Amino acid sequence: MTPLYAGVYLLDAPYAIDRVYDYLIPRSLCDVVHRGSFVTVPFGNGNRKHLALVADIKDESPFPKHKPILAVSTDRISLSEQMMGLALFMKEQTLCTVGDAVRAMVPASVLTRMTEIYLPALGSERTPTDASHPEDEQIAAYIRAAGTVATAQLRRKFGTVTDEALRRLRERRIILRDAHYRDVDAASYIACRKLAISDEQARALVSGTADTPLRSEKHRAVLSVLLESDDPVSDKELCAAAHCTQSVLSTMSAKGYITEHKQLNERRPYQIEKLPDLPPVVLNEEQRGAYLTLCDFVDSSEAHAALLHGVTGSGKTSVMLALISHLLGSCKGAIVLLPEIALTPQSIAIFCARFGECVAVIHSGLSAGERYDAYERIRTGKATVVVGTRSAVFAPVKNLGAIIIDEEQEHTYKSDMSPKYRAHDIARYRCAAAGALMLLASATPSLESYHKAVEGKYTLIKLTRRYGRAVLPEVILSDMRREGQTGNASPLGTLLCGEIAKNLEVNKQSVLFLNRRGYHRFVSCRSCGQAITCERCSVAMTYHTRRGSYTEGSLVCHFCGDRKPLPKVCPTCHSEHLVRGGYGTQRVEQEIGELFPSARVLRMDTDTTTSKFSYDRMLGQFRAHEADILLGTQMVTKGHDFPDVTLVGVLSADASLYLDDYRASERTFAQLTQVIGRAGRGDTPGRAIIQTSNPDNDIIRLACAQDYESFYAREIKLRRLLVFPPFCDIALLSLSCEDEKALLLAARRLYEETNKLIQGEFSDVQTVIFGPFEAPVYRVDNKFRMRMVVKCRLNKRTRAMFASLLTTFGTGGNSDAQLSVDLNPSTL
DNA sequence: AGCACGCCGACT
DNA sequence: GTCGGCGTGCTC
Repeated sequence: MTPLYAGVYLLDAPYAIDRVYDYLIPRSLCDVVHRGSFVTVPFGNGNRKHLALVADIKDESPFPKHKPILAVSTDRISLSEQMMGLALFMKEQTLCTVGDAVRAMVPASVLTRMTEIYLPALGSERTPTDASHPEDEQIAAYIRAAGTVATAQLRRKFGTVTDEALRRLRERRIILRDAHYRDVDAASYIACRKLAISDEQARALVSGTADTPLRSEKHRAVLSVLLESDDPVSDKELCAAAHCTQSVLSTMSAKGYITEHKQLNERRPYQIEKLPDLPPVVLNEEQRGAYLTLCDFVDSSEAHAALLHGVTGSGKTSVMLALISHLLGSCKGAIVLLPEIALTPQSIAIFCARFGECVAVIHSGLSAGERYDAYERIRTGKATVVVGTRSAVFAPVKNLGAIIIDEEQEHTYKSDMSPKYRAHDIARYRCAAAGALMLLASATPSLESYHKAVEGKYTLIKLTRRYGRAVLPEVILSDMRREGQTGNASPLGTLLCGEIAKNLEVNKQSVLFLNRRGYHRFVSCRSCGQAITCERCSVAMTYHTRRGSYTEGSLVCHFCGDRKPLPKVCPTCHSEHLVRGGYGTQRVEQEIGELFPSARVLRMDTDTTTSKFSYDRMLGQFRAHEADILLGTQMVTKGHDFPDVTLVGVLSADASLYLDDYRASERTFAQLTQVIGRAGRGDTPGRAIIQTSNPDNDIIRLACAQDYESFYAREIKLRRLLVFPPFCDIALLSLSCEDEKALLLAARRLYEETNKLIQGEFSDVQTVIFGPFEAPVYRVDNKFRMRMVVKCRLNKRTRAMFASLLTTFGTGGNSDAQLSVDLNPSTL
């Protein structure tokens, strides 16, 4: 019998060596090793054990001397043919390693990393250790006593000298090195705290009336948070609410004020019972037309892609539910992707109520155990409807019929960690392989997707009517330039204040939206409302201060890196009224408190919703009308119907217009359209007040009119003119390094290397290169960062070019700067 | 990424 | 004379 060889990919290889290595398959393993198997192989000079994925089986290999495969992970899941293909597709598409791709596809508990261990060599007891290193004997004794010890534990015990000692002991064959599968901690406990003292005692301590007053303000804050809650509060939430760190909690535990409380994390936190005898989804004529078209696609069992474009409140979800019912009827499964912030108990309940046990929910908050449970339920066919965030696109649904991507323009569908994939591309691949339907849905599709629909690559299905009796809200533009002139510098304009007051009187709810997270320093003109943009990129420029001086700053384009001094007058209207900065949600919360002392306000932004629970809780509170005003960032624009909301206020429609991104208009349009759609979901018609210092702006006017087609026509023209996606692709090359000098050197080398490639081997590809320049946030996590932006058409050739750059920067470059390539990044 | 090989400076 | 610095190159 001819020997069999397996071509394998190492699962923990760096990009530079991520390719097929051939191994001999021992006769004993012939029957169990196949394409998609996970195996362990010896690799490199030290023959360290590595986990690897078998990519193909062959009866010959050009390589002269093969090492044998050590073992097959038979107890672990192997990759299906489709998933195997997907992993290789992802490597090519996103320039990740096969290992990165595989780890994105299967839960961590299925594929644990290997961990290094040491064990005593047989009969080594009498071998003398190196006398010049007395610690060696200690370490050897420790290992003998323990049997096997993880390297990490040895380092913890003996410190940094250990590595050297281990090397010497190994050379003398006193100890051996091996690798084991690390145990995955599938424990699903949440660390919580509760009061260790009585409520009365705690209250006394908080108010300062206790005999021994509590000096620390943070301690008092922690106590008052715990007093407000009947249940134990998770450490994470507690820290966020009391603005303290974990160490404060430890101190308080030690002092006996609070105690730890391990709370079992529910295995299926979103399990909701199926409602019996739920009537079938009722569709109006328009929805029914969409539904029938989609059913035809699904029944054909050929790959299709469609874009469901429906105005806000047109009932896209009903169409999806009907489609999934239809799929289940023909024994097919479906995946529904939702943006993270739309994945709430309410939205999950919609699916569970109808499909009950068939539903599996996947999101980033699952523990390792929960994730594994969900994966197994899907893999074995118990769950056929998967609802989840981005990573759910990999769910191993049996007999896949459709992948639905709701709110498809959301940038959370693009991963910003390796593998830097976009859910759409994965969905497209899987649907093509499975003969399934990819359905994108949105009221405000991304330009790229709508362009594909216009080109005929996707079937465009439109829903133009609001469902039921709901009508689009009345939209009123409030010109904020006047407010500024009359000396009213409040973020809440007169018009909006009046409406809020009216709404409070009749006991209706209001939603206020202000998209100000992080720092957004822009420069705009008070007179004409224009923000200063880069001449080459039509991207709003960002104001950067120099050496701590607020006035001595300059303007920087985050796309091309261009820099110019802050002009004295507005380049458009020559007014001298140039203003910087803005205000955030906190300031507005305070303002509302002063203006409407009796109003109950919920502030919802990344600062107040650190845990999934607090976010869900706030939404629940607002729905139950426990608050009058919901104030927040884009979280408030997503997903849920609040029937009692009759007023929507957008505090500054301009803020996102000034984002330093070429997609600023697209985002502004989408956000405004969505938030306006929040009003008047019930029977009472709604009103939306849009505050802007830019009332003539096309984007804002089109969003108010909910006129997507006109917006698209206007924006696509601009994109074509300035050559931005979808008329080109963008590669963002980022270098990061702790040593600033080395980084600058590496940046120069990257530039030279890139130029060398496009003049030599890749002279056929067309590119435009910007940079290198400093990243918008130059220093993060103690590392300096530089970037280069390359405009090009992505294809095999250009990908090969970036792959070559990644490989040369992974090895050859002795500089310790790290290169990462993000193809079509979601943000710049 | 690791790890070994290999060729030049300051030490027992 | 040797220990050890990190430049260069390979890993089936």
